[in-house]
Amino acid sequence: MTGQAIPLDAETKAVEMPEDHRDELRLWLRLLTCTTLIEGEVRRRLRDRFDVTLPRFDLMAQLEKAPGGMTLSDLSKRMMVSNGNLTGLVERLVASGHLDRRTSKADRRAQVIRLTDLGRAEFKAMAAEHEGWIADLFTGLTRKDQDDLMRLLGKTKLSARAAMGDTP
Amino acid sequence: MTGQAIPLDAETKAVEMPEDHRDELRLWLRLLTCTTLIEGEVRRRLRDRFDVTLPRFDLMAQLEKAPGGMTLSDLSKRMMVSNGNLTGLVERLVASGHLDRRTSKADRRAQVIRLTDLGRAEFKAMAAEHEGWIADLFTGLTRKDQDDLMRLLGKTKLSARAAMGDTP
DNA sequence: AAGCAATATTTGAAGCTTAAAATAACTTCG
DNA sequence: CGAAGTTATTTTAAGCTTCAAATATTGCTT
Repeated sequence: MTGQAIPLDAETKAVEMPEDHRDELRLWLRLLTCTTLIEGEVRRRLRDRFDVTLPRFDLMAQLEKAPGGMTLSDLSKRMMVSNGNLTGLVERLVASGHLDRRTSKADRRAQVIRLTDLGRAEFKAMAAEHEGWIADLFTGLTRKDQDDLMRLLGKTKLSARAAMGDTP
Repeated sequence: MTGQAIPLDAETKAVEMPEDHRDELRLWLRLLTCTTLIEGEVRRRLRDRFDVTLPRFDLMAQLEKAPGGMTLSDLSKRMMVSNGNLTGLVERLVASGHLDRRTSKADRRAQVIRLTDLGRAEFKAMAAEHEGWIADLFTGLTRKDQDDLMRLLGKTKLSARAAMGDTP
């Protein structure tokens, strides 16, 4: 029922037949659908409720966890987006008064980014509601479901990283 | 250990304390990280190996499953992207000879999009490799892990749709 | 200390993405 | 039939995103 190969001819055909990976593909597509679905809803609510984009919210979320500020490179790694992307994102949030950018004293190449008081205040208000939205969206899962899913996603992350050659 | 509420004072504090939803938030962030990680790797490989973007690949994948073609609205719903987005995406793939676009005879508002022979041939070559990449990325999961994950993601999808008011 | 490799960031070009407004064609209901 | 509402698509403006090339600064090696 779940793509179990019928053992007919297994020995004669096994070598020449390309392996069937449709199950993994379906799993990946479902993972992607799930994420896209939730992400879209969060994006919509952030805009309707606070007139803010998801990337800006994510950026502020990172900074809120780092009171001492972060460099663009730090942010880039954490958020898994390109450096060039962050340059523009930070630029707009500095312009709107949510972020503060200054050159690091220790390393004049680096820019240290911090939340301003305004940025922190607005983020906290948004984050509180946001947390509620997420809880709502996952209401259909039992506590055990959530734990299982958490564990399996952790395993998936490790698997993916291993397959992409993570060690360097 | 996993955010189990300590039952101290549960009865007196339960009402006035705002609920704690950090576990759901962590689950969501992990889901997002997982997807972003894999998506980025797939995007990179598609570009390095075939010089194609992920959105183009996704679009062709939808069309490959619909030999009779699909309208922009169909595609828009399936791919969960805006109509305007598809207009441009299709435009570029028509220009490169991968897609064919024609006005529907039944409904002159609708555009029917199909893969050309070139498009189908190129997609098949890409899809074969792509399937292998996905399988690699999920190698660290046992068959049972995969089944469990599939089931839990299905449940998550339903939960999310329910929370966003799916019925209309 | 001079040169060279590595690191941090910015810039530029192209493409992706969305929301909202505009256009066009169909359907319905009186 | 014809007005009014609905559906399919395109257009527009703004922002996001990436990669690759350019710039600036640091650290290392001789």
